[in-house]
Amino acid sequence: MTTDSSHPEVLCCPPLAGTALTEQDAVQMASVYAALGDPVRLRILSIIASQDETCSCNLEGPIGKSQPTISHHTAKLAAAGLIVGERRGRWTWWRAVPAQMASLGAALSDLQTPQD
Amino acid sequence: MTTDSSHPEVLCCPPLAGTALTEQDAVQMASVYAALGDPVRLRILSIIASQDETCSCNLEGPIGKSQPTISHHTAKLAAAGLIVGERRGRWTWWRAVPAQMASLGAALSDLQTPQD
DNA sequence: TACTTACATCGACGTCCATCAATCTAAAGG
DNA sequence: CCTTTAGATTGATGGACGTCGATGTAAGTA
Repeated sequence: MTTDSSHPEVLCCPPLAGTALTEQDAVQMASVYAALGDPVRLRILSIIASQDETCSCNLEGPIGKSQPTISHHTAKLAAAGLIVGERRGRWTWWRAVPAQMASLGAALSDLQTPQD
Repeated sequence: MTTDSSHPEVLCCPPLAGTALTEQDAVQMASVYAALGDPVRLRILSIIASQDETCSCNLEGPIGKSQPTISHHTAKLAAAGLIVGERRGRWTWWRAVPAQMASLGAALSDLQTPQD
């Protein structure tokens, strides 16, 4: 706050729109986006989403990572709600969750909507 | 399908659909999603996207982080193509890039489309 | 029972990242 | 000129993350 010689503060610092993201909401959303922020997980998700069901043994080959690494990434994708796993016999079958992906896209659309 | 003990390999390991994400594409996409994988950046983006223009001095207050941290995050968002900055006098004005956000939503929609 | 298989978990290592204090750069005012 | 201000850059630090070998666990098989 200097003197209002030419009101620079008015240009620089208007009151913010109060409906910005809550810190809690931001943490929640960021955790899901962070799950997509890894190339290996994106490729895993693309494989799973392109089929009805995929078992982990289908992933190690194309991805080219060790079994613990694949297990680590599928667990992260599942924690983010992007895939769900079902243990059937010796194999774990993964399915994509389209609703969660659609939710992410909708969130981005909401972000870009001005709220004058 | 727990009774197919005769040919488990057929159930477990069908040939993968060849159109999974390229590693290069995955790296590219992941870098953008990683930019959204931080709560501070999400809140910054929500503030910027909710206004026509926002200068950095509008961010430090609501976000509650130091000036170098804000600068660090805006640079990351800009590198991801989510915002663009224009230096005008002493202030840097940031604008959101709706096309990039829409592109991210579209990519997620493409992922969830089966390709039987 | 013992063996194999698919997957999860643990432990460790190396790297990346978020954060801030200090500093630098450039622009506006006097 | 000098001072102030907005913002970028640097360097350091603490924590989170990806990766893999080794091990554990549970289900199928002989």
